[in-house]
Amino acid sequence: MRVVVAMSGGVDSSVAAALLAEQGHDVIGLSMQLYAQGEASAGHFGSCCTLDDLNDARRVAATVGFPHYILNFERQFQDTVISNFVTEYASGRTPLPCAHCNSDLKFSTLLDRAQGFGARSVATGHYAQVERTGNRWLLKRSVDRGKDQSYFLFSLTQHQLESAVFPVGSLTKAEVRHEARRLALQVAEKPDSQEICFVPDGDYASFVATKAPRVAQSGSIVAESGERLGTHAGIHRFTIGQRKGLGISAAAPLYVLRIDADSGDVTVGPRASLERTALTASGVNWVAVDAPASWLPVTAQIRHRHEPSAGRVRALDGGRAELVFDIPQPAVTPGQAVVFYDDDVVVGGGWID
RNA sequence: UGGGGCGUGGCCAAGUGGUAAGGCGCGGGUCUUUGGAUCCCGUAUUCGAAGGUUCGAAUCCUUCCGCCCCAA
Repeated sequence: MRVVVAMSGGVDSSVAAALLAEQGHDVIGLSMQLYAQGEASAGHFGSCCTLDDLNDARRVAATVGFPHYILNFERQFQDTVISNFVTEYASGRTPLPCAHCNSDLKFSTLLDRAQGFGARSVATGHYAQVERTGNRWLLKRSVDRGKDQSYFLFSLTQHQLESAVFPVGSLTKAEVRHEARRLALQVAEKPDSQEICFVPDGDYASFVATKAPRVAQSGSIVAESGERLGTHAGIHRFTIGQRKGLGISAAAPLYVLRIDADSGDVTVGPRASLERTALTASGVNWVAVDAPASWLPVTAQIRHRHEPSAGRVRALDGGRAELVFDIPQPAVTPGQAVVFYDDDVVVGGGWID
């Protein structure tokens, strides 16, 4: 089988590619160049897809012995991921770029390109598993629970799941490192990536301010009572549940409860005020089931690394869904994904309103 | 220029003779393929200023500076 492997230059996708090649597949490594690689800025970008990363991917391909190509995806990345990232912050919401990148680039645009290479599948280094059951493709958590990335893949369609291959999903991170050493990959000891790949220095606030100067307007920090407590330098600097960076000293720590893009007000209050029992989501993708008209018991995860909590969900009109938790959860954040699980299986998910 | 109260790190605030609690904020780290959260560490040689008493003072005395309240 000819398969395209999306290579970031990290250990996971490198091992994914190498394992597939070792299994006898006709591997083609593809790396997406996502933004201009200026000489001066190269070293300042995050740990994904920098010039060094592209070179790492190329070296791995050379070592294992399969072709590797770099595709220029600047335009698509700008139009989908970055555009959404900026728009969300400008709206007082908190974007989840990795999820958009998966559905809007890796398993859509990249999949289309893959077909041009004669491949019907796209493999990545994601920690997740795809399984065929009956007439459905299921998305499941990875064997290594601590590294699981199914949360970021909830929006993959049946067609995309059919084409997706996750070679490291059945391995633990330790095993992946081990495989990397066994296969003598240059990236075996490369640190795990983290933070937003396209934001220099992790300073996403400056990034947003540059792309959308309007959001960088100052506004008020107010208490639940309406009392004005201070000033902030732009709503894009905040997310629900945020504690640091408020610059306000009070008897007890304060957390961001609400962000109003129209007034520019950021409402803060005690931790207890962060709890919510219900939420609605839009752009819902049902993976393991048809849209449930009546309440379906699930566990729901409202952010990466959030311990899924029990509740029930039902579909609403217009691709929306309503979820009710058994126990109130802190910091339900618009713009983040809510993913419904049945044990290890992704039932579906959507974008929190 | 009569009476009363108060001045401790960016904010709040313990401590009234024995050698500066704590909270918030802030900084750093941990965790993490988003943003957050959590957790850990750090953050006043000094208590409005200057003298004095004492073995020893933020704590007692004196003077000065500043702020608040009531009288007006």
